[in-house]
Amino acid sequence: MKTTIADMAKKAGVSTATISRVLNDRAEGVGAQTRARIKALIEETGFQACGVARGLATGKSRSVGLIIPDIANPFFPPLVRGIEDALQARGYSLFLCDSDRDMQKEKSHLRVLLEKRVDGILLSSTISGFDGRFRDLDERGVPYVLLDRVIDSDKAGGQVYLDNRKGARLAVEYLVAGGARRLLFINGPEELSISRLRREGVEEAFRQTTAGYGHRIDKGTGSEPESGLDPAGKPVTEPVSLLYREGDYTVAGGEAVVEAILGAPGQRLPFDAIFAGNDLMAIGALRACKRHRIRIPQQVQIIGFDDIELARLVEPPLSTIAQPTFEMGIAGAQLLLRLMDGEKPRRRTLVMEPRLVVRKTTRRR
Amino acid sequence: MKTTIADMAKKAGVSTATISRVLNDRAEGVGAQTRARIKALIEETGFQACGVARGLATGKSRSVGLIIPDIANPFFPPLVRGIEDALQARGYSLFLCDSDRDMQKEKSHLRVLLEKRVDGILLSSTISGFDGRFRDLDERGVPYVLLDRVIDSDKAGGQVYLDNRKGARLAVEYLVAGGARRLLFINGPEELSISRLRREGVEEAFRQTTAGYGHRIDKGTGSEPESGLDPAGKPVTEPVSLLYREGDYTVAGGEAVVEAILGAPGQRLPFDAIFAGNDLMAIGALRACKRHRIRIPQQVQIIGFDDIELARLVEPPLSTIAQPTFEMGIAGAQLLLRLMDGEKPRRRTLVMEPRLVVRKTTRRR
DNA sequence: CTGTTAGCGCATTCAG
DNA sequence: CTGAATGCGCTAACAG
Repeated sequence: MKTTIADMAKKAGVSTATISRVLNDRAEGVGAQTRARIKALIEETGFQACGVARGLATGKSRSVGLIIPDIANPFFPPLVRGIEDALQARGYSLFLCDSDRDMQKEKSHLRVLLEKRVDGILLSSTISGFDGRFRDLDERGVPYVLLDRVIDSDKAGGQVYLDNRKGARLAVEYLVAGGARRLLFINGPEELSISRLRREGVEEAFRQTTAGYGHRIDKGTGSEPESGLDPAGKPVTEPVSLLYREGDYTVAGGEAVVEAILGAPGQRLPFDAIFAGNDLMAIGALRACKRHRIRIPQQVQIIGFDDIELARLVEPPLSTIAQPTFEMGIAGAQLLLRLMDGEKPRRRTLVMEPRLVVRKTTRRR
Repeated sequence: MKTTIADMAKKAGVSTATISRVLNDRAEGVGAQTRARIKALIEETGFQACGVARGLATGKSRSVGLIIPDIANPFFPPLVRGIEDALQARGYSLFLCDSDRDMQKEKSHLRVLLEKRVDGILLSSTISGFDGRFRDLDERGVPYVLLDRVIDSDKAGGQVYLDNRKGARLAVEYLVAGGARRLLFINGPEELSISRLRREGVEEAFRQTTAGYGHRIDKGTGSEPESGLDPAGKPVTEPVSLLYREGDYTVAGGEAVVEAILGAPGQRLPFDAIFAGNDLMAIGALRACKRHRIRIPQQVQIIGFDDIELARLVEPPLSTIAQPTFEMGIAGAQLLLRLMDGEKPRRRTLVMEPRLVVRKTTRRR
């Protein structure tokens, strides 16, 4: 038999209201000694008030929902951990939902979470298309924060994401500075907004570095990259070339892209540097290169994206664009917490900074 | 304004009871046409009944709690994913809690979950010591399943775990068969029951293989391992030696153990094979070995445990004892589901089979 | 300072 | 087949 607040009241010879007051640490309305006495009683009986009943009465469930594509994707665990830590510090519990980037599943999860009356929602969607999911949240007044996803600012929700464009730019610039002339860019599926953003970053950097090369020629940069000899005899300082491919953000996907290129009949390596949309694909690319006995980074430089734990454990350790994943989790949760507190934060959009992590798959400037 | 079941009743010109009945698909008590009419209304308004109120009325929350040490540990994501999939198929939501193997945090999470009136609990504790946590659950009648943890059978909860002893035995046997004579066993902290079990497995295999060697000599096994020459001139077929160390189940921990050994002044390599209590430590050991220019697997063979995704991505790919992590998640969740359904399953203990995965850090038999 | 009471929104008898 | 009434356990006004 569950023991209720009424049982406790009887046992303590007070009313349920009093029990409730000390249970919730309400300052007003309870004498010091009665409070102490009741606290002791609660302590020794190990009594716990029913959260469901409280939820009904208060309209708050003290829990929030998180929807991510897949917890088994190594990008997410640190993010989730950050979220959980920040939430737990404030006494909130976390519902975890995997959507597999399937919009139906995402909607279904959203529905269940709403039904469970979560106090807020964290959504790492990356799926494009405004299908009213956010409008729905806005209407119902449920606070929400989007992770890694940009959305119209007229919406009430918060958002925290990385400056993806800048990250991509950082990568390409470093690669070119390291001598890369023929770049292979393995992007993720363009349906995802992060992929589009990264592509834009690549193109920006590409135009910029290309343009800058006239200057470099003038200065007569001595050392030329080994693979920089154009069959047509043109100098390597010619405009950088860009080869664009799409993968699916998996190791196998990255591997397949490179394999397809290297497997094709061709006189020489069509690229001397690879920038992959995430570390998983970069690692796949790395594997394919190694299988073809390509020396990394002498013949081909590689840079990934995310800086998952794996990145520094592969051989050679992968240079990459780091996302502060754990911190994004913390920041996202804290933003949601403020929204749930009813605050109207000035900045509901947090842009995190990417950071270039140089390891062994790139050459020094 | 939240719309309630009463609003719907008014709108449909029926009572709340009727709405409730069609909402819950109760067969009895609603005419076919009224049912259809109400269903249509619910559909077009997108009405959702409040789960909290339902929970209070029914005593079921349709959610379960999961407590694991750390979602950022690569062992757990597949497990969690399996759990989530199995649970979601039955309409349950999952609360995720990280305990950091801290018993206080674990208790606190347990408390919160109970307060939230979850219908069941999944606990991956691995912490030893009977401190009444389970007794508490038993008393309150909350179904629970322990993952990776053995417990007295008089308790009501279920349990699913790997045959850790067997896994360890598999590893040692394979190493010895591959020519290993001086084994370094890097175990996890002995406080954890899985560590103790694995140690027992190692010792069993050790005694067994050692005993078996007389036989092998007779058969005159030709090829001797390169590192098998004892300075004292004894044949390599002498009893296998065992060096025991403890790490903390992290890459850095495994690395430190090996580094400490290799860094010490010594005439020769004190081991020709390493069995690590998990893949993370094995990878650390691998790194240390490579740094010392030790050839893998020619000079030193290595086997890890778990078969996390990382294992096949390091260089060389790590041989390891695989746990069917995802399946364990599924199985654990399904067992819990049955318990929650009020069934009394015959077997409340599921023992999963370890599997040797041979990759490139071991020699062929 | 403390008790009484009326909901919170839904499920579930029990009548009709 | 359907509706009215009651209770789930707690909080929050409102009295006293």
